[in-house]
Amino acid sequence: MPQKDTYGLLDFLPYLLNQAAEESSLAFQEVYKGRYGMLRTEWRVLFHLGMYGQMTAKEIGERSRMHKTKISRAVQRLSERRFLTRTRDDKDRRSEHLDLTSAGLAAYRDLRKVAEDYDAKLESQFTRGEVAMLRVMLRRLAGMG
Amino acid sequence: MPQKDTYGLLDFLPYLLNQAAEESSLAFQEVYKGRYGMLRTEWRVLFHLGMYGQMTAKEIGERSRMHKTKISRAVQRLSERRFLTRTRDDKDRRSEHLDLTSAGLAAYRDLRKVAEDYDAKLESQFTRGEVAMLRVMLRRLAGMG
DNA sequence: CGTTGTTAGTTACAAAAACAACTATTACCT
DNA sequence: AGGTAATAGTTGTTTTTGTAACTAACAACG
Repeated sequence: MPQKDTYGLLDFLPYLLNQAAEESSLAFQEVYKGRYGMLRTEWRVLFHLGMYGQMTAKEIGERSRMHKTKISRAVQRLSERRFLTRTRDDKDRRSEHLDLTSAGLAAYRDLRKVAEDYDAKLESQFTRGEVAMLRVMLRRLAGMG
Repeated sequence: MPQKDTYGLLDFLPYLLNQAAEESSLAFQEVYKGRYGMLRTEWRVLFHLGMYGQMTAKEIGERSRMHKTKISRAVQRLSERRFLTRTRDDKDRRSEHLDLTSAGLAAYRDLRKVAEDYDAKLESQFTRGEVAMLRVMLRRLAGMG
């Protein structure tokens, strides 16, 4: 007969992290999905290109820790929808350079603005110091410390 | 030409939360997957039953915020593998009561132990106070505040 | 009763993710 | 050079998830 124990799922950090991640991703997901029909992988690729400028799929993979097949398919869809262009590297013809089109850049700017506002809203529940500490802890947990 | 901006994905809380959640879930996932061939949904159902004793699928759904189809399938698989038994409620024959078998209970105890140790390891990177604050913040962000 | 609305749980189908195998190109090594 | 290994990216196949529609049982109201 299992007895009601004190240590619950609700104390388990991976669980808490997942719940918080899911909940906080939801509202924003509506935006990039609703406005641009994007998936999360696509939004991430877009963001990386908007942030860092021209990149290859490999570089995106290194920074984002997304699997290369995910990236490949995201790039495909973004390119079909004219959010980015792909140009082969002449020195190494295996890889290609990805650049946002003006439509891609516009989408990036729009979504980024929404992201910043959304983040501000999340942060508003806490003090500046708490948020700073949260970020540090999350980075550490994510292995990006 | 997109310029390198200061506010990056790495500051975006939903992103950070996702990364931290993914990273921190990974090692533990190996365990329930490797030892018992379970999926995360199955592990969660198992945990709920281990924690609270007999429950219906609906009750699990209320506590876990998992969609009922996920629970339905998790219950099916756990039952096939003899980790739990299902018995119809005689007063309301739509619902059924789920109970861990001894194998289920053993798996729960084993995994729970691993979970606690794992959690302790994660926590060891921080001070007690930091961890306490992290939990509070995550609960709030998860809407479980 | 009996018709209409709810609820617990399942099933079927579509979307997305995971994993493995593949192509094309470049690097290395003798 | 010539063969083997490594790398960038793609494609195919299988799992898992999400969504919607479904069945069976109950509730409530006339």
